[in-house]
Amino acid sequence: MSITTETVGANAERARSHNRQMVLDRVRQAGQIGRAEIARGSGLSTQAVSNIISDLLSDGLISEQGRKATTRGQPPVQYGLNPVGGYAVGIEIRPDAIFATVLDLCGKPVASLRRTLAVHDLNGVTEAVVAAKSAIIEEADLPASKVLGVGIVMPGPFGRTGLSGTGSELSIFHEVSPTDWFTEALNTPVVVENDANAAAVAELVAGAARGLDTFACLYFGNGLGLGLIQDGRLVRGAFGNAGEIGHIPVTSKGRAVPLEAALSRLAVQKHLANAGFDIRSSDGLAEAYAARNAALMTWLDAAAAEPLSHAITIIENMFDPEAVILGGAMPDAIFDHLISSVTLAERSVSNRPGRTTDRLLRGASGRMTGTLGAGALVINRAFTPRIAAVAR
Amino acid sequence: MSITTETVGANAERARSHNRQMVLDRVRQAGQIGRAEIARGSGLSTQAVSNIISDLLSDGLISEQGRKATTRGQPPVQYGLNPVGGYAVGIEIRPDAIFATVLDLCGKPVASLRRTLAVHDLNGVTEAVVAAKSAIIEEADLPASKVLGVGIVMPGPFGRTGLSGTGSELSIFHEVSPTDWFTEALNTPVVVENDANAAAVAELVAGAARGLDTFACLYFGNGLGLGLIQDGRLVRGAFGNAGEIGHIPVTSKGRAVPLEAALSRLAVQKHLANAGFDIRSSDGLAEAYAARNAALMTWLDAAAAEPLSHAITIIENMFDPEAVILGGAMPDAIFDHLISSVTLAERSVSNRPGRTTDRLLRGASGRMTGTLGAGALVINRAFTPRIAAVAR
DNA sequence: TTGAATCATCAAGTAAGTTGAGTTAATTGC
DNA sequence: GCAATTAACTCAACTTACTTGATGATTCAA
Repeated sequence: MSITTETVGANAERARSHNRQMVLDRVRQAGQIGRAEIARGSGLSTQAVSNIISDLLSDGLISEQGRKATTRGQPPVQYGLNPVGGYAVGIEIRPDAIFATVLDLCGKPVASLRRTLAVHDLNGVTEAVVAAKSAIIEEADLPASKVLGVGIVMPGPFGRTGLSGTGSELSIFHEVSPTDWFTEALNTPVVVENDANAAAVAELVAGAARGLDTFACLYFGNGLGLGLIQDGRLVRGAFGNAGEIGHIPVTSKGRAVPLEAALSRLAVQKHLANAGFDIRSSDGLAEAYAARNAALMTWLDAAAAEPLSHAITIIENMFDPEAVILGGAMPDAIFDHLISSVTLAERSVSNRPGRTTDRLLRGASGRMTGTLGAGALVINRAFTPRIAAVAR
Repeated sequence: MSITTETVGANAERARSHNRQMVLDRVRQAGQIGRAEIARGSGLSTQAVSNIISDLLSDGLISEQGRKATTRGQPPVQYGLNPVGGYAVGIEIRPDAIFATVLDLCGKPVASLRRTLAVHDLNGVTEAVVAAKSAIIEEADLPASKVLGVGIVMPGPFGRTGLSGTGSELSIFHEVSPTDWFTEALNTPVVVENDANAAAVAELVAGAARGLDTFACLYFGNGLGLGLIQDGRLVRGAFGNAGEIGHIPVTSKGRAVPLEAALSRLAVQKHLANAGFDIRSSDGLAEAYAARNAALMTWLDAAAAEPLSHAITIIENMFDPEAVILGGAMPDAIFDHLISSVTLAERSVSNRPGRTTDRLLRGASGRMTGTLGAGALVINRAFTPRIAAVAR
């Protein structure tokens, strides 16, 4: 059961839907933009753009935002996203709990909740997700018409793989497609991804990757994941499991271990535990870092820096991204420390003279990163043309 | 100068062009197919498909191929590609020579030539390419109207990178976009890629990857490259340099070296030279293998197997492909030996129970692989809808 | 103040897909 | 063997959504 996307024919209806999303995406990317500029960029006539803009206006997805001063000619009316025009529900399924959030059209969270997850079979999880969706929609007081869809984040990899059993993936979905299952159960458009992919999309929608369109997001969950975005779209692989970088073997202290055994939240916890510190929360790590906890500093500089450098070299040479973003369950200060201390390989396609952006960036961090990413998946889909043009 | 593809608006004309290429692609993938079936698969009406098929027929790109026996109802007229309906020119630029080939619509070579390359500046290379194009078109006796375009393969990486100077990339194109440059010079649609990407596309068009749509092609050129295809499209990265796997450091005999220092055509040549054998051609390697040359066998089993296994683990976990294909400048027998002797990692997302295809396949090999790939780029483009739908 | 430049709208025109009725050609069942 | 059934195919009218060209609006520059 590969997840291949199939090319579909274009007709008037689909063309309109495509154009609508393309226009919306250009509005988002530009912040503010006028109709003529969209027309020039998209190859549509100004008339066509005008019609679409008027549609989007009456749907409340964009708003008029004054006129732009130009050198000459009539100043163009500017349009921008209307954050309250639509909302996305994001739900993250973790072993112990369900987190839910609502994002507005600009990706800003407007509500969130947490529910412990007691029953772990298919029905139990499904009921918990359905309940979380209802609860968060009620809490945020959203009319059903403004809900764009539900994004769900769950641990990967999806399906039975050689990694099964090593992580915390939800084996209840080995036999059913989680997307189909939840689309049915929630009776709403649903997007399902693993945490790293969601985090990458979150960075794209409202994070460090705004303005980029090809980048990688190295995600610190329990293990280590990688979300890959090329031309604004997820590179998911044949079965949705691309980016399982944590399982690539690296040499650490002379022996080959999976990358995530050397570089991950669990790895640092284990290192700290060996030194007698029981630190499990992000806040705890932040405190330890602020106090320059010796064990933590050793881990950062002696244990983590080299595998991180190795990981980045792999990512850069395999993907040629505009940037690599670090995100997930680590405190900002630790990401910043890693970023400033890591040695980026000279021999890398990303080592371009005259770069204008850093090779390594810090993205969103904290325990809610995955949940926010779940919502971002929906937001992103609302801006992604179903019929996507390939230039040249 | 990133190579971002920009989403473009859909209008009637572009919709038609998209649908035409989609229909053509479905005909190619199916081998033989009827109109109703295309309509069902594409979401278009049978009438629309009928109109497009009649266009394609009158352009000579497809031909009627009888009717298919079915259970009931009128048996559908079957259509298949007409190999002589269009031709692609492929040109490979190497340090010492220019190779050119002509492929028919099915990807079968119908002509080829080799010219030594004496002058290596921008003008010299350009003139040689222009001359090679004219010569091969004349040799194959093609009417201009049947030439779909020119594919050009040249050593990567493109642009100035941290790998510059380490390989044989064409620094004359550091400042100009080779695609724009050759489009102008040849006055034809041009596609430019590195050898590994071209090889991957060649496998897709007429090789081991027919029927796959997400796979990786590990390419043995002088160094080691990787071509990545997701959903039938190249994953090129932000600057066209994705897949520079040869520069990823691996440990070989206890020290960290770039992967291609351990695993490549040059690596085996060097190993053989150290043992006193001066073998430089693919044929020479094939003979040495047939003779079970001890140095070669040692290289294969002691030196090459482990880095290859490592490379495949990286590829599988980073990309989650349907398969990894080995191709390029090695004899078939050596690829087969490597495939049968390499240990594929247990801990890999590609280690799926119930797989129906092998994880590792042999693709096209030999010295012309790159040149054929150049032509395949053009063929592939002729079948790739410019407006590509994303399912769901 | 006039002209150039640009944005914007209107109304007519057009390309291309859809729809629905009717035709053709095969198999199945009586 | 013949009618019923099924599916592919065609024709012509219809619909959608984009394009085109004329006209007007707004601003800056000479």
